[in-house]
Amino acid sequence: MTTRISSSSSRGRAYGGRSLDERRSKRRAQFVEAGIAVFGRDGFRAATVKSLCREAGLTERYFYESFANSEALFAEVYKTLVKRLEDDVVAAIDAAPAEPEATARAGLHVFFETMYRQPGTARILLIEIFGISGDIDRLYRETTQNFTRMLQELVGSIFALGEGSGTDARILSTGLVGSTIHIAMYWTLNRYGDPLEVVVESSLALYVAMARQSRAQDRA
Amino acid sequence: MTTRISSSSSRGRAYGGRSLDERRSKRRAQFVEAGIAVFGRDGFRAATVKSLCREAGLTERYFYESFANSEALFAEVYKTLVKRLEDDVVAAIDAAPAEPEATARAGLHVFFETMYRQPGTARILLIEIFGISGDIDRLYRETTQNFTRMLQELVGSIFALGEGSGTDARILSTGLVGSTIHIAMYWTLNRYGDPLEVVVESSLALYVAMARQSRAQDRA
DNA sequence: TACGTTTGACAACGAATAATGTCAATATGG
DNA sequence: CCATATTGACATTATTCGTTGTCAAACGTA
Repeated sequence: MTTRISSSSSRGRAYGGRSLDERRSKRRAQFVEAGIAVFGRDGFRAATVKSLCREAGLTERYFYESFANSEALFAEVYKTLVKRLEDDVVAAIDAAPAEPEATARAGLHVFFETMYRQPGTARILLIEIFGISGDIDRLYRETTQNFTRMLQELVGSIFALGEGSGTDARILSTGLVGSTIHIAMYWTLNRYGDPLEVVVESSLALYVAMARQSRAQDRA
Repeated sequence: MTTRISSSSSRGRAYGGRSLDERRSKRRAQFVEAGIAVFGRDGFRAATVKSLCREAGLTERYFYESFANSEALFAEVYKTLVKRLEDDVVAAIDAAPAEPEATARAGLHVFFETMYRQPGTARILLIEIFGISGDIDRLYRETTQNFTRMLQELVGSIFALGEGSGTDARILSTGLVGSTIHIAMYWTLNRYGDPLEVVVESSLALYVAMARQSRAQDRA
């Protein structure tokens, strides 16, 4: 232990024109981008701290400066990608005609387009997320719940899901979100062997069918 | 190398009243059961060869007698559980009234009941399966495809999915299967916080809605 | 009974990797 | 210019685990 405590002084001083906090958060961001690249390419299992550092162009010391372990970085990567996707989907929805089917189509289009254009993102969001740890499982569950809630609010009229015949609205929504996720997963694992538009329309058809079913029940 | 080749002789002789093949396949089966227990309890990542041997009551030598590595055992475990589930589902369907909705309900009931009564099985089939390796990903994709095909045949009339509006029947089926899988996953991760019957009915509602939608399209 | 087979307990070797530590080179502010 | 904060390359330590090998005891068969 040679560290000395200098009460006033130059600890945490500027470097390269940036404050300590700025440098730290820049390095942290570098690791998040490296994580997106490495986890998306090699998967979580095959990723090592060294490979993440190599990709980030930084050394282990700085990795542990920002993250307790690679699982913590993965959680951050996941949250970052979800946030970006969410922003894109919301933007597309806002730009679409204010009509339920068009809204849903616009959101689904951006979702599937992202999965297609960024296979690494697809791999992280759809596949790698599972089975890492209990904490990560919880993160997935919470994220999916948020997405389900968001869909319910945004395309509210489609989701006027009747409570008839012993069903539960939240479970129905979960099923619809699940159908979309699963179609995307299947599409990804099949190396995008179907045209984007067909995938979007097929996924959308499930929402539309459920909406009609609900309206039919309301009438009865 | 002290192994000598005795051409006629007692190599591969009986032991404990069982032939070599019988003993081998019994040991193999022990490892599969151990894998179900360990992978279901600890997950694939946390499972070691030693822990699998301890659970099986056998030593490493016999592990490598039957499997190249723990991934190979996992594949076998997965196939075994899928087969059992498939048999149970088919049996329930055969016993149900020969009417599409009742058939689908019976199948879904057995599916969700299995997930509820065997959380380890649920964990392996719904969560651990992802992100282990490219080979395992392929196994999942093929299994899901088979299940989709089976559902299409068994409840054929429900799946009279119209090809209208730019959709694809296989993708629609994938979406329906995905909704069920995802509801089960959600239910499992939420520690089975909803009543079984509500889960079954909600999952079923999506199939029913899609069927009505298809019939409506046929009429048009 | 005598021989080789089979079994199980456990040692041992090597590889990989997480996490921490060392040290010299460099940059900064006074 | 000097003291010190900062950085980066690399070493080190400790642990874990996969895989193969050793050996004695138990067993079956001729």
